[in-house]
Amino acid sequence: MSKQRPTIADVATRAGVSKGAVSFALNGRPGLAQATVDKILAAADELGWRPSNRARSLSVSKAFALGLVITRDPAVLSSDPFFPAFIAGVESVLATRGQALVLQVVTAGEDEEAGYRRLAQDARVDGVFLSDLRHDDPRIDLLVELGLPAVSLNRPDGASPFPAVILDDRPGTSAVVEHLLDLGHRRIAHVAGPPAFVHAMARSAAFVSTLATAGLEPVAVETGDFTAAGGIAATRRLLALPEPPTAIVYANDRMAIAGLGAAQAAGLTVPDDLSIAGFDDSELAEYVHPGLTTVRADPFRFGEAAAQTLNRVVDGEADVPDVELPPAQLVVRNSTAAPA
Amino acid sequence: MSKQRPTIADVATRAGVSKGAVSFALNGRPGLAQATVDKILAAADELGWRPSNRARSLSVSKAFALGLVITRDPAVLSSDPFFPAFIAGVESVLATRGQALVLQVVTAGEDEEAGYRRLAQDARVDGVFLSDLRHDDPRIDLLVELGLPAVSLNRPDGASPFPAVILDDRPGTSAVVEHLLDLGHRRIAHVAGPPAFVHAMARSAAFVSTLATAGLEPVAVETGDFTAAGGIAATRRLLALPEPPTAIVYANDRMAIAGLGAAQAAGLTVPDDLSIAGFDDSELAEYVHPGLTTVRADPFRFGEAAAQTLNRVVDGEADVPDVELPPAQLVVRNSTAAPA
DNA sequence: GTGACTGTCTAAACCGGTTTAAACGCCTGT
DNA sequence: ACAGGCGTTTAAACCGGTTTAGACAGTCAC
Repeated sequence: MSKQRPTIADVATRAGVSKGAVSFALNGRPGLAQATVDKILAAADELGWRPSNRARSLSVSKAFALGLVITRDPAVLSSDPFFPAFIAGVESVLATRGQALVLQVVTAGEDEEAGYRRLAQDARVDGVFLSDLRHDDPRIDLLVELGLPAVSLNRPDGASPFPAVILDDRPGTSAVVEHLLDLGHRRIAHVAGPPAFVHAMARSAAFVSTLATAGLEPVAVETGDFTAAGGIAATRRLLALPEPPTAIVYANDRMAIAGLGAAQAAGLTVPDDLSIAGFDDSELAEYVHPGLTTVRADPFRFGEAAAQTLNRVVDGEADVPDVELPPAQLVVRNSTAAPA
Repeated sequence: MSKQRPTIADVATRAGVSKGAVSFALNGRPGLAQATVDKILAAADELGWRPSNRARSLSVSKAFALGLVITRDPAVLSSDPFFPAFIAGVESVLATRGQALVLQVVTAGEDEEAGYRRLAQDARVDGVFLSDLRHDDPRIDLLVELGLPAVSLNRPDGASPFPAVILDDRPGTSAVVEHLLDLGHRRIAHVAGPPAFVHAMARSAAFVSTLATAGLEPVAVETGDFTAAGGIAATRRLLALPEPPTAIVYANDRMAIAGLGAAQAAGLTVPDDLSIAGFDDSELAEYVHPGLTTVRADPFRFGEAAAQTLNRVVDGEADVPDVELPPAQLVVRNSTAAPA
């Protein structure tokens, strides 16, 4: 059968040249007469030849793929609005370069190092995205040891040999707090993410400092875990305070929506009795009742920028600069109002 | 530097045998003396040798990877609880076999065929998961043409050369309807997913037939698109009916939660004025107020089963049988109650 | 006419495995 | 002594590209 896909040798014989010439022509390397190049490209076209990724991988020692290791509990990951859009952004870049995205989901609690080690040892990818950055993140040293190029999503707090793509959460968080202050709130609490995460800390630090600028202190800063269950628990603790807050700022929408449910279950009316704000502008934020005031980032562009930056590193470019994206922005809906 | 990873030749010289012998030993092929095998394995161990995926890929013409093409709008994908857990299940199988998962997100509206074509032409994967099956799904013929093995998630309605992994949605849907009937509802409506999808049709067919068994007809069957926005719109249409339903069954949680918001925004109390039920048991279902009555499937196990089944096909096994998973189950919470 | 140079192209090695055909050593039977 | 057969091992081809060293022809200067 003629079902076999053509190889470079087929193209070479058809064009009446050597394998090497075909390779040169296809990679646009100098040293071939223009007429020869045309002849080769025509032959390749007629045969419908596409170079084999596998053979290329072997000879040039590249995988033509990038890797994303997601270290989360599947249940938590389930409703995280960030990754799907981020991945879509990444793919929009990879598609143009014929690269693939290799996903590795490591269940939280398992050995996350193993995820990166596998990717590196199996030489599956040319570089990885470093997401959910933590303080003194051990993965940075690990990647250096493994010799795996990377790009970090947001800036690590320690030294890092990798460029960072930065989407500053702080202006958005500050805007939420200022919005609440403008409405007249003075008793404002925060439900933060796990402090081990750089972005969780950035958000809660921005929360505290914005309040401080107004001469206020938080009623309380509860630590959540970014899950709905954690959001509920933190909310209940806040509502049980002797002097409960009149507004709660959550570090993500999931906790905020769960908190909204908890407040309503406790008999409160939002926003009359309690104002609530989230972070992410997930799809449901707009459609729950009342609509959730939140902060919108652009994970798709984040993914695009991260992929572009990682590719520059993978391509061997030295000193790839950090990329700063437009900061997240406040979206006001009906879950916030003046306190009673 | 000794940083270079060892090759099969290094192992061979160290063990004092030929490359071929090492290959035989590692793949457990007969024809080698046990003593030699031990010697080779010891040498490989000392050198920390792991065979190169790339070289293996080239010589055996396999990718050692499976592919998942997701054809959705990123915004929609964002809050879909199915895929993350499904993927985690898939990975739990792949990890044990040293396989990788290649993800391809095709933005809805783009050419989804191209996604599969790329995966096949680049020979990135040995097989793919066929998700979000549609009626007379054109991808089945496409995959046959591309010669790409596959496993279908749920059973296609036409003929298919691929095994299917089946998680029957119908018992869960029927259970929801029966639950509402037991509560005394007689005016029940449905917000379905796009009828082009096999699973959307299965759910709405189960809805209608369960009602019919009780001698009832649906108040209305509105078509949503599985998004929150679609859920809102469909809900508003239902509530605007001259005789609105006392209960609404949604084809997924996202639409249900949005519908809950719409009902509340319209001044209704759930479940007193209107009962609402979803499908998926997404994380938030438990934590919105009131907690959402819904149907729980197990996407993680779905992923496991799909990966195992696909691997049997990829391994060349003939007539791989379909796998039937335990059906989805009703989860009763507070969004359903007897009608006023 | 010779040597140097330039532009074009090819042969062959190489990436790191797998696989096939053949060779080797050894025992057995006659 | 020799053929046959078996168990074990190896050399070499192969997968399909890339890359390097060198061959070859043509031009130019001297």
